[in-house]
Amino acid sequence: MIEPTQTVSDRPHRTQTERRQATRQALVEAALLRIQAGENFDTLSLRSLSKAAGVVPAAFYRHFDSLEDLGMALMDDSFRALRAMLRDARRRDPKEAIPASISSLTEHVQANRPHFAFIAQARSSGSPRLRATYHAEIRLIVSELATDLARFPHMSKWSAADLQMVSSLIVNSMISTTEAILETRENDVAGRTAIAKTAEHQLRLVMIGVPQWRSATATEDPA
Amino acid sequence: MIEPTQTVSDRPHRTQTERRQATRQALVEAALLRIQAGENFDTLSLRSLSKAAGVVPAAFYRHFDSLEDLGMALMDDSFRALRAMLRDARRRDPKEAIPASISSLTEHVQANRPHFAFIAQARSSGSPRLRATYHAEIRLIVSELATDLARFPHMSKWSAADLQMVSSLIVNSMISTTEAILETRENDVAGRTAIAKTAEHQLRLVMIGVPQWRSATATEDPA
DNA sequence: GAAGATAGTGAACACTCGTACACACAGTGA
DNA sequence: TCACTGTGTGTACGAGTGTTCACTATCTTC
Repeated sequence: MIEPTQTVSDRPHRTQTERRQATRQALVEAALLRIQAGENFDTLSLRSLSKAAGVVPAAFYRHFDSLEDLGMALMDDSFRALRAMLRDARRRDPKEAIPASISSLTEHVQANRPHFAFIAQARSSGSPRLRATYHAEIRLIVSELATDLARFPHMSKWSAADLQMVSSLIVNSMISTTEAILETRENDVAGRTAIAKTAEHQLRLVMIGVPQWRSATATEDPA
Repeated sequence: MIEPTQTVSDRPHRTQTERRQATRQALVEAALLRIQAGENFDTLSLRSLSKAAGVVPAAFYRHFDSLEDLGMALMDDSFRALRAMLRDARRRDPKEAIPASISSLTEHVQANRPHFAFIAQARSSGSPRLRATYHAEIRLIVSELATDLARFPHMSKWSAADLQMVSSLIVNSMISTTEAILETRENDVAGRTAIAKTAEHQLRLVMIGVPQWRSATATEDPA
């Protein structure tokens, strides 16, 4: 069932640009709402989104060339939210980097469920463009984390490849944690704290191995 | 464009059950082909699959109640392939468990690309039934790995929660590795060996931390 | 206040979609 | 051989799809 969202056009805005931004936002939010409800972005239709936004199908083209174009706009918004989370995580106490990062993650995911759900879907979207953007962004995040890690005492001398290796392990773990959080029901706080606890332990376990990494495997690559 | 696959009905089979199985298989394989080509299962249509299988749309219902029903059948096939991989990995030399598991993974994924791609899609499918099945199967695999790990010397005394924690970390890493392999082009052997190498290092790193796990964190939980 | 730009309208187009039903026709078992 | 069963056919229906185009109404600029 499509909920009869209140229209945008019937409450007139003063300026034209305000009006424009309002319907554009209504289209974007209609998409996010459906995604949060469990629908896949690939199955959304231009018509149904327009109807939910209180606008006629043809009006869609005043704002986006196609559904994929709207998807790209959604990607921008969603990765902006993700980057805000990363900035927040970095700002916190580096002595408690692990629990700080985890709680930053859970808070931001919880506060931006539909955006993170959209990102999760983009990973294996039917649109090559969305998929490519997703992977490019993730790769960037992995690299940024790698340079962060290089500042840690035990890893300052690590090779770029090893840094990337640890970094991607951590990012993958965080992505899985994110998806686990998204699967919890809105009111299941206990479930989310359990997930956070597990994620914290996983990060700890990984970091325990770090100090002995190359010494333990030095035999394999004499370079 | 939909490729004009050769029909099934025009080359008559002797027995009726043979004929039945042939078209059923043609429907399933049409779906796998589209998935391998990068399409999302959620966007497949009953009509296009029927056409690709060389059969009229109504005939679809002789084999499946709905597209979701076909999806469930695909899940069976795909997780059968996944379990075969796990059995294969377990059969190999436990002294070299890590490289053995990784090469088993890469081989099986490469040999069953569409099935693994379908599983990857199921993770955030629009169909709640497919999603639920996916997560149930993965949870099962995590638990099985946990009991396997309990047989390792350092982990025999571990709590169930800790075993699950390590196990899910490993499984998540393997899932990410799988998806990375699926993104490589068919002829990019070098790319896949690089991915395998990284995955191997990640598993090693995790296992390095294992012997010191609880001793390193014993302060937090005095139970 | 007139002239111009533009967000949103409404109708029409040429599809594709899932589903239904009577029907044909080939293997099956007596 | 004959009636039975069941796979696949052909056609039709209603609904939903993306896209187009001339239009209206409103805000903007002079």
